[in-house]
Amino acid sequence: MPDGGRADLYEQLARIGKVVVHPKRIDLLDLLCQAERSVEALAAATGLKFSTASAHLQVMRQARLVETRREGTRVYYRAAGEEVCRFVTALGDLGRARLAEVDQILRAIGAGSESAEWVTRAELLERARSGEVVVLDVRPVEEYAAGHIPGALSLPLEHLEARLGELDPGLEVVAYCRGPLCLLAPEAVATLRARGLRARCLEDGLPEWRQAGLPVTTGAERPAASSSPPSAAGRSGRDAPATAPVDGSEARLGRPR
Amino acid sequence: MPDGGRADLYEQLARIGKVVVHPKRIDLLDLLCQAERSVEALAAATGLKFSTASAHLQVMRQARLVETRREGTRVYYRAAGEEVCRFVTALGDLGRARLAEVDQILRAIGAGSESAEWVTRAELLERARSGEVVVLDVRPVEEYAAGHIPGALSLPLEHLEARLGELDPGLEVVAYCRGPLCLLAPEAVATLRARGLRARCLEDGLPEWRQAGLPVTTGAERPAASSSPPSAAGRSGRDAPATAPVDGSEARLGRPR
DNA sequence: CTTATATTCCACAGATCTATGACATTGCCC
DNA sequence: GGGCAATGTCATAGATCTGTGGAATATAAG
Repeated sequence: MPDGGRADLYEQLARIGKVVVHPKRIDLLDLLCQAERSVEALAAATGLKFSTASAHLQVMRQARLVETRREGTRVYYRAAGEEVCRFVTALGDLGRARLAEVDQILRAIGAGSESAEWVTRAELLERARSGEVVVLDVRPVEEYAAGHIPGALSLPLEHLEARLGELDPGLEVVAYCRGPLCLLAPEAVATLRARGLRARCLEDGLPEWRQAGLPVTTGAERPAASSSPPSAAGRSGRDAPATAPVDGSEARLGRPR
Repeated sequence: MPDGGRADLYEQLARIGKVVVHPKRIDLLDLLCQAERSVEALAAATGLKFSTASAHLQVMRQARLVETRREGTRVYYRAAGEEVCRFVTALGDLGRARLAEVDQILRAIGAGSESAEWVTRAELLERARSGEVVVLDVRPVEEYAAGHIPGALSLPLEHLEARLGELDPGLEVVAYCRGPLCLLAPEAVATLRARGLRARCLEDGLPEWRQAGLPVTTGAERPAASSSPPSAAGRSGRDAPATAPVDGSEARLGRPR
């Protein structure tokens, strides 16, 4: 029963805190910042049982951090707005900045804050404009479909080895994934390098790209082509703030971060 | 025992989540984003008993969100870095965006997202440059001392009525406080208006100002003068990122938000 | 060394949160 | 309407968190 005092304000905010006090809920939220998913898919992705996953999702729904959409017998959950993703990003940033353990874990898998492996967004835009690089989205196809960097090729990590031949060995690859805590892109880069290709990771992932105000394309996957920079063919989706799809050559910095 | 897997990452982040699951801890963190304080002061400000406050602070310390400094027999807590404040800001933003209750509470006290009462940072810089406005910091003096907008006058809300005479009735007042969830500035504006003065609130508070990359002055309070825009006299403090103190006329937008 | 002050540590009872399997719902299909 | 499949709800046992008063520490001043 809020009476309008300051204490009630913090009590409300604690509803949000309740969501991120449980590791699996952070995991779920992180996934939902990439793309909407059914309960089934979420349970599978996080290794939870159905009823447990559902319970967690209820907690998240009560905090209004997620919303649902029903399709037949299936319920799709999604992040309830850009602020949610921003919050998750802030949580991750804080973790990397303050918790040495986080950096350790990342470093242990080769995703640490090493060296010149990282490409900034500005640099990517620069080099994509001149067609020097191939941008590779190594996330699962659903996430690519829900939103990707204009002109990026979808090549999920799990298929990377099998489809290596589709890449032009002459071009440098810039891979990206879910964000700084995601291991997909670093792994992809390691794989590519082991094959003698030039490859680097994009700093951050798609959520940060979107949060920086840069254009995002939604729509179906197109198979990776071998050489010429593909022309973007997606449609602007619900989340994309009225930006026409542009490929690397047209991309521009929106509000710089 | 982290083994380096993805689950461990989220487990680490949940340490941070643990901090913001309790309303009082959010309250404490919010206070610490304004200025460092002793346990005693924090307990008093939040209405907690000593041992309880201390316990909460330990939780926050274990999550590395706060750090301490000892001075004699007293221990001062402070936010462990700018990322912490950014996270708290993100939490507040998320609350306002997603939880209708938060907006309701704010509105109930007149701090709602009403109308033209709000001045943007850009507008303030504009108008301060031409000397049209007085910038008023209505937070407690310790918080002013820990960091304030260059050229701002310190006039804590509790003393506002008593010191009304110190304000030049000819100038518009722009009051600011801790942030969007803080009620000090709106109350101050209400009081000033009731006295026939022109007054508005600055959007957001000092943490957001700092996060926007704008200059912050630290140092002792100088009493509110009556007319002429005072020349800033503070020292850049630990938190101020190497910005020379500037008053309104020199202030510039750093990185726009 | 003794006293006083500000914190931290500890143990415990009461409250809250979690995971899970059984059971109830909801919408689709025949 | 009956049968399925995907979710949501519930009750429960076990684990974790909270508030608190009192003991234990640490620092400063006598």
